[in-house]
Amino acid sequence: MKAVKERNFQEKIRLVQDTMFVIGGKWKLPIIISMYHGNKRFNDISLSIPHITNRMLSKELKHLEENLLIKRTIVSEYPIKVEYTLTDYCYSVSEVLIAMEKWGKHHREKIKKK
Amino acid sequence: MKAVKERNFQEKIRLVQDTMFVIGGKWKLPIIISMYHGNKRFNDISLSIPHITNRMLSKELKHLEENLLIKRTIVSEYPIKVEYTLTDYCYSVSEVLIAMEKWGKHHREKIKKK
DNA sequence: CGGGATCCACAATGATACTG
DNA sequence: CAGTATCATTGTGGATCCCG
Repeated sequence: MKAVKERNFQEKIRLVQDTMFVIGGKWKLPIIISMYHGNKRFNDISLSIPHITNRMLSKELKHLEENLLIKRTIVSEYPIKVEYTLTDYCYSVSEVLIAMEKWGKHHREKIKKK
Repeated sequence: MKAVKERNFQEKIRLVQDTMFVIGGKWKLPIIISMYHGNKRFNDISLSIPHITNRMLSKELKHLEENLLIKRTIVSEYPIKVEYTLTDYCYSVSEVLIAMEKWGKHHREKIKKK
């Protein structure tokens, strides 16, 4: 049953890589966290995430929208006002998010002891 | 997960970014998965992960070693034989790993329905 | 066998400026 | 306000060769 075992773990690799494609990278999870905590506007999100540039935020918002995690709504035209909101689907990543926060904290403790 | 507003979510962002620094990127988790499933040798790991190059594997193994997730052991000198093993500490990422696999599977179902 | 060194090409990101 | 445009810099991938 070695072949089956082998296939299974490459399947796992694919699943993790799929996940990384959607929520990986430097900015996607920070954006989701910021929005989760109430930010809906481009500039608010931008200011809430240290060091992010408009270019990256714009790109990542598009990516997240394409992957159904957020929704873009034009609220008014003059002046233009846009709202980004998390979709219900986005809340399904919370398990990953919490695991990563937890591990980040754990890791920081580990590093301190060094 | 219900929206709970907290003022200092920037701490959360930092934690997630710390985690991403250590286990983020295209190859680190696949390497850990491969090793978790028994691969210890450079070439075995290399062959088990589709599309990875020696250069990237070499780089990432170093990074993982510096971050205490794996251990490099020289088993024999002539011919040189090296074994990479997961540290106990590395097993602490399993929660993140499992969450990501699970979400990857979930996401694939979602995509199929589209 | 387990890599490192090098060179090249290209993709991703960053800084800054600017606009409907 | 919500982004684009442009250019500079960095990161990554591929190929090849090399060495202990």
